[in-house]
Amino acid sequence: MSPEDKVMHTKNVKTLHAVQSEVENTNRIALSVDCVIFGFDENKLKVLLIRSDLKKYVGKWSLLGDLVFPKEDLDAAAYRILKQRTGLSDVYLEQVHTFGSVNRHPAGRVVTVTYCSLINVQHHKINILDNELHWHDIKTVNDLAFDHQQIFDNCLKQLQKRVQEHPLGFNLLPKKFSLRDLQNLYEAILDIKMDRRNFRKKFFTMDLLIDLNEIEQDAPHRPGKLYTFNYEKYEKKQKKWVGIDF
Amino acid sequence: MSPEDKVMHTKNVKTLHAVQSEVENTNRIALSVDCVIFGFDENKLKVLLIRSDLKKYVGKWSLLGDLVFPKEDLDAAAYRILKQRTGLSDVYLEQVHTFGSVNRHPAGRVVTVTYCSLINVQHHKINILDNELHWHDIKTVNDLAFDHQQIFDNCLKQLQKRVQEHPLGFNLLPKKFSLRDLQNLYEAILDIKMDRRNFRKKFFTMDLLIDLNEIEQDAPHRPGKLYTFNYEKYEKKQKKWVGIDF
DNA sequence: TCAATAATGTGTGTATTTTACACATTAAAT
DNA sequence: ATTTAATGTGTAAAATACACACATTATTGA
Repeated sequence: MSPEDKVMHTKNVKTLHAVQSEVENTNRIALSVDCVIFGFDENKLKVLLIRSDLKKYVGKWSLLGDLVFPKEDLDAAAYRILKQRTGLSDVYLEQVHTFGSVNRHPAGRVVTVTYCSLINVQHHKINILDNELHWHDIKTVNDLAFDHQQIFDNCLKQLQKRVQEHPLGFNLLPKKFSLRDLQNLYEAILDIKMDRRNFRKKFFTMDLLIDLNEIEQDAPHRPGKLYTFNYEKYEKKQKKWVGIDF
Repeated sequence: MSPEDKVMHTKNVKTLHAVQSEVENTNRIALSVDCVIFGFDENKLKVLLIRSDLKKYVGKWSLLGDLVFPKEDLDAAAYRILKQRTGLSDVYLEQVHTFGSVNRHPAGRVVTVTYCSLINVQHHKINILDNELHWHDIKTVNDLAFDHQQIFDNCLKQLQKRVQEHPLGFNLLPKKFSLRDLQNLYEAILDIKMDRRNFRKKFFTMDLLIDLNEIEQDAPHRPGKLYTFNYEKYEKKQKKWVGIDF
């Protein structure tokens, strides 16, 4: 990749150069944040990827990452990067794991803190021209740049676990959704098939969905009723103690 | 605290000086590891604490921490620190969370990666003279130095969650233990009382305990049977899918 | 030696949750 | 109007969680 080529990828060139000047010929440790941003569209779970700038990883996809500023809180850095890359604020964002192998970054020692985020693809249009930023079906994610495959796998696993214990999934759906939408989401995230009737019963007995007395529009067949998630009620509810199980 | 006093606490003085030379008058980010090392003794959950060296936190307790070397893997740093402080290797050690508030360390910008470890107090005697290193009952842990109270609370919460999903607890017990020992451990970690009979039934139906056909010695009353954990069988067992529950 | 004591060890019934599965209802398409 | 492909509702069996009672065993001390 020539220097001229690099200039076209403004954001990442800055990042890359910053890394190199930070790290090369020093014994210091640089700190970065990588964001694994999940979305849901066409009944498929997707993740935001961009082209890697580094020669070593030319042609490979990579996660959205950037260096943490010296006087910037870690969480703030994650939100800044998410905002810079997607224009989004006010979304669920959670730290997942920190990766610090000595040789994980070819430019030198860069320890990276991983954050995971779930956003609504419909509500937030992404500029797909920038560094070929795009929604990538998680089923076809493989051979990412750096150790990003490992980071991605780790985040997906964490998402699969957390989505069962917390109402994260609703961040991926429109405000009004049908039970079919909800089930499609869970089936996509967990990569399993569920019984429609038991799934429905499960969520009804949880008693956290508000029946909007509306129905889907433009459904090819019988439309389903629309619901919204009762965050207020959920917040009040102290989560019960689970049991020993392994 | 006078400089003379500091010299007595060899390990931590080095750490502190390292932090200050790393951080002061620069815009760089230093990286450290803090270890929350849990033990179990006298039917109480304990954690290893030392005296803080910093004037700002004089008299307060703090966790075991040290800077990560520039060419040292993050996990390796955690194991090194655990080894340095306790002489231990070959124990359960897990990354928990990374804390990176700008002002969390008075000497400058230090981002710290937290690791959690569970060790057997009986099997591994700790040198309690060093920096007043000691086992501290978790019930009386409060007002730690730095943001270590937050770190500790976070680790304890994580431990309470993970101990229910994985057989971590056995690392805190001797190889041979009675069901009463096991229940005492869970009650201490989770800070709850459990029904003795249902607890027993639970672990028997899990079918992961090996009956040693031995009994406790020197029990004040009727001695219980001794068991050991069947790690081999546990490893083979693929953990089942839990359900949506929040 | 023998009762009192304080644990361990075992069982049973009930309530709750999970799982499997069947049928009626509705709207769109032809 | 009939077909089609969804949604919406119910029910029974199985598995699990929960509350609780009683017999057994070793120690202690009168």
